[in-house]
Amino acid sequence: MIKNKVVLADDHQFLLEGILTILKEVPSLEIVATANNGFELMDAVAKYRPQLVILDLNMPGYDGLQCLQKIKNDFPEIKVMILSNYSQPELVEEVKKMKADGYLIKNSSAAVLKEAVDSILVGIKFFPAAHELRSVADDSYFFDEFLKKYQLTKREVEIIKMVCQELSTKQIAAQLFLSDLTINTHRRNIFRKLEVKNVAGLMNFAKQNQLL
Amino acid sequence: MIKNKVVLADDHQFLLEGILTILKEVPSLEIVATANNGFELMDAVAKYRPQLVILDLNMPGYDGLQCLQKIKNDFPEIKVMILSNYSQPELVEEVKKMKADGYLIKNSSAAVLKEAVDSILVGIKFFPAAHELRSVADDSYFFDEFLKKYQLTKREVEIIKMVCQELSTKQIAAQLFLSDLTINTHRRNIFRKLEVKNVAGLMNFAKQNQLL
DNA sequence: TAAAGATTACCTATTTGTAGGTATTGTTTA
DNA sequence: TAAACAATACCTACAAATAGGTAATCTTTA
Repeated sequence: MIKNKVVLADDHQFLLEGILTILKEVPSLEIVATANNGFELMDAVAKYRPQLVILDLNMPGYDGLQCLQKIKNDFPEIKVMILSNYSQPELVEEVKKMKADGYLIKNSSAAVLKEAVDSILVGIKFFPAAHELRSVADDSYFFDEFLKKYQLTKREVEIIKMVCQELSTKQIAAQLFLSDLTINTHRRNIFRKLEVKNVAGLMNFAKQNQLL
Repeated sequence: MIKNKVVLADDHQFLLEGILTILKEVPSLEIVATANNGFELMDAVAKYRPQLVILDLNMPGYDGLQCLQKIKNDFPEIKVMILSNYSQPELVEEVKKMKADGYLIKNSSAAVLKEAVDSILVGIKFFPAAHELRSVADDSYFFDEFLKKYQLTKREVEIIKMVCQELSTKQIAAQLFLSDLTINTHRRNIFRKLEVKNVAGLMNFAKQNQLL
């Protein structure tokens, strides 16, 4: 039986171990190398010419997106599955455009990982369905707890997200068909409730609470 | 031989698997439960009364810091080791204040994880030394690549970090003993080089490049 | 239905950020 | 030692964010 060669890249050792453990259970796979950064990865890819690369999107320095681009450019036959902490639809769209063969959120189950790998290796792309792409804020249970904790409203959370997506007050107003003044009010209320003084503070809050 | 009971909490399944794999190799440990969020964790803690809890700082909803506080309040004899993606000195100080017994960055090696667990279980706290607390930006190799890529200067990176830490232009100026006008110039140059329009854009850049 | 809260909207005012320009000094490097 | 770049500082101007107030609608819930 000819095994499919896999190269795994992630800068987190624990995660690497975890995926390794899961994939070792799949007899048709052989993990030929692991990499902790983009440079190591590219070396491994050139050396082993694997069938599949499993690639963390957030690596220091030479990051996942850059690796994806380079791999697909230099070795278009190699399949690439992207791993990410985030379930942002925009991000999924971006890697799709860059010819990735799959996208998996890091807190998926072992079964889903195996399914994704199998699927990609037989040539079927593996991307989460639109309804699976949701942030913590969409989880009703945690979301309610979260709203109560900070006394935030849904509208306010919506606007927090948009601010974090680099939209200005006017842009948010236009997108929601509301007056700038309304958005302004929401912003003030958000800042007061979260006790932050600027956008940086707001974004740190959003990051800590996984709103992005 | 009486094994030390361990409860492991992380919302990322892969990471959970990875740590599990590593800790299974330690004969003196028995992982009695894993949890994907704060609520599950608190249930498991109450049920098993473990010797050690390994706790992800960033979980949705009821997060790591809250769990830490509650565990140390309800069961002060239980040791808690914090896992985090970030190597921010401030964060380490905060969990120290909250009586955590250790702090481990997620991209540590298996050996360090074992060392940390051993150390904590015999009552020796495990915290990274100050010099280990550094961001990607301190890594000279990646840092140079990074600077070159975006044509940024060291001073500019310094100011990016400060902006991301919620400091205003005036505060940055005061802290660096410089004029506001100077910081203003740096800010403008940064925005121009990175092609971002606001602080939110800057922070997204910083996040993507692990400058924080 | 009455009360409470969410969402919307406006007014005013101050502060901060964004953006263009220039220029001096110091440091690095070819 | 030039040349190039980094870091500093200033001027001007406009845009946007921050911050206080009030209040009318709409929705949810007691």
